[in-house]
Amino acid sequence: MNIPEYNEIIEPNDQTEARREHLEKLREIVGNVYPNKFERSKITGEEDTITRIVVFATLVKNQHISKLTEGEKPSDEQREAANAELNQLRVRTAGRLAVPPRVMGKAAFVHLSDGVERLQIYVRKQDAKAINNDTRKIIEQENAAWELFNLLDHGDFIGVEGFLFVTKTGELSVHVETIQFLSKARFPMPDKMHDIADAEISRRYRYIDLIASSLRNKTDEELEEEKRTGVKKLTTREVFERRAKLISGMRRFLDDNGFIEVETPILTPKATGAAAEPFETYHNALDIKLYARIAPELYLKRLMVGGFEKVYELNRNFRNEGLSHKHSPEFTMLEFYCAYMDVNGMMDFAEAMIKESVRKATGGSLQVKYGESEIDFSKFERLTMKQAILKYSGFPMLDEILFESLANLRQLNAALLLTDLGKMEAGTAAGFTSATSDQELLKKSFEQRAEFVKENKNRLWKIAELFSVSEPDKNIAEENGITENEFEFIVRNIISEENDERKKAYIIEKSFEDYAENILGKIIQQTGKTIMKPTFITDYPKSISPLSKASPENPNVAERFELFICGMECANGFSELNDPQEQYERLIDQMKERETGDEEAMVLDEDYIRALSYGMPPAAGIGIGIDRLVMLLTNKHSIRDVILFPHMRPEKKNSTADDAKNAEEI
RNA sequence: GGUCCGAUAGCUCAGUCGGUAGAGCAAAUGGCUUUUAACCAUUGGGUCGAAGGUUCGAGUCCUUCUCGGAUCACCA
Repeated sequence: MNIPEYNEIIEPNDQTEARREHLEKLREIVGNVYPNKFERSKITGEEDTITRIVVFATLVKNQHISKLTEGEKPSDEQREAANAELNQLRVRTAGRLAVPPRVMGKAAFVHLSDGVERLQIYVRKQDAKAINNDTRKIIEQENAAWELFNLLDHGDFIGVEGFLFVTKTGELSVHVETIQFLSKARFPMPDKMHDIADAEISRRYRYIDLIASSLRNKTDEELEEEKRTGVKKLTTREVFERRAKLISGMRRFLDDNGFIEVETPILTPKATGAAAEPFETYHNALDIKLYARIAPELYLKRLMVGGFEKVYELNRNFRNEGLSHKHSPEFTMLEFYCAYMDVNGMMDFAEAMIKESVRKATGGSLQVKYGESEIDFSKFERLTMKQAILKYSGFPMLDEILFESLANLRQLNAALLLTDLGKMEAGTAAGFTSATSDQELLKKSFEQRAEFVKENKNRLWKIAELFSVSEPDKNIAEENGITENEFEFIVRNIISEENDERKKAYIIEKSFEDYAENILGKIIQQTGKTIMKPTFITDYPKSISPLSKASPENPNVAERFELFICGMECANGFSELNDPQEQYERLIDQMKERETGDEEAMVLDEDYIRALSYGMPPAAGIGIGIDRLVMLLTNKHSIRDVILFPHMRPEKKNSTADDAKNAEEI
């Protein structure tokens, strides 16, 4: 194994060397340069963090110094009055040097930060004493504190004791009497005026990002921008604080409503409860293959069988699939179940919960800026899938095709294949959902297809029939006016082995009805991209909702909803299927789909069927994508910006020509 | 996986037509006892992501690779 030397990790340069030398000199002055503790005072009632002192003392200061305009200094009288009171307040507090020390001959200023607030300290050569970390006593040697102070670097941790005062410019400060060295920053701090610009550094080394975001000053331009737009740009730290507030808000809401928090297995013998590729692992002692869970759903419903009427789990799920700005291989979901409730009750409940926890996260507001748009969490729309497509896709003809009859669905299917042919010839390999994010293009593409279907109704009907058998006949195709080109395209793209197995499976093995429903699912996903305001989409096709109950009104429709916000799918819920016999059959259907190529169809879990057979009350359940909700609340457009340590490809430094060659050969 | 964009000092960035590697901050040294992105003076700091190629000469042009971002496809 190649174990790097310390010097390889910290990479010596003029800056790290200077800091190392400072550390050695500090050791001579204070002894132990990494002391074990520092006790803070409690004038604020609790441990005096910098934030608490700032909040507490600012109130005192403001009693004497009325709000100053920018650049304005307090009068001598105001200052004397404030200091008369503040000087009585002795504090002991600690923090990181938020700026390089500003030394002016025989006195100096520096700001300390506790990661949230910053507090200025004033060190005067003749007043300050240093603490020896070994004896914990004041060092008698003359100017020890001043020497210590001059060995401090931007980013070091120190503890200070002294009294509060207001400077000539009106800033609250600590007049330092004793100073104690606590810890060294051996790396230079990031630019004090800029965030880490390189997204790779900020995500791979989140601690640097957090330091940079908590230590830096805002530039004048940024302050102006915030004033102008009224939107505060969150620091990295604030993003994750908001995330924590959202989660605790949700927890509290559920706890207050009688839910019990549970923990179910993360390593599971079967990866099921959702349609996704799992991560595989292996348990040596048990000698079994295990999968990281893709959803906790089936375990939570076993608990409903066991008698828990309201359960929730704040769970991390793992899906071995592609990464994108809204997909992470591990992501956090809040999943909960409520007995005797149906999908409508669940929508009401989830809406109330989301509103409440959004308020908690934002500090009261239900309106948040997201990019160019504003999300209003005070109004949740509810639309059936059909209504949503009508309203948001803007393709009235599509509606005609989709909803007139099954026959039309077949035609749509065939039409889609043929219009893809056009794309194929134009040089772009594209499938049905190849539509771009460009709404005009998307619309045009749908309209062209719809037009095409209308004009070629009879012919398409025949095409649909023709290709519903496993071995389409070229001659029959020709008789029906299908050109050789078209025939070959469809065979090549739909039937032939080397191409998309799933399409083949849909066409050959499944009924057109199911295929159409799958298309519907895809269309709603596409349509969802254009849905901005919080919207529950209901009435999903049953065939793509294997764990959900059918609607009492329509056996083909599932009592299921998905919540779309700003084009993102944020929640998925339904009336839980509790008939073990039907559940068994639905999962068997899914297994068949797996065999015919759909790798992400659901896996049958026999024990779950057994559990259901003991009886589960009628219930509704929901899974809420926490990461995505946090994205919306923090105006972040990548899921990796709301995950503290997102997964990254390992770094490969100093790759050589050989590496390049090897990579080429692979 | 496809397409496009990016990688230059510790940090943020500039680098024109292919012709000596730059600025601000940070660092070092000196000055300054209430500063506010402190200031003044001086100094040091570079594998220009990696490898190869074209050229008298490459940060700049070409090829390949690495990492990251955006976007599309797949998926929640």
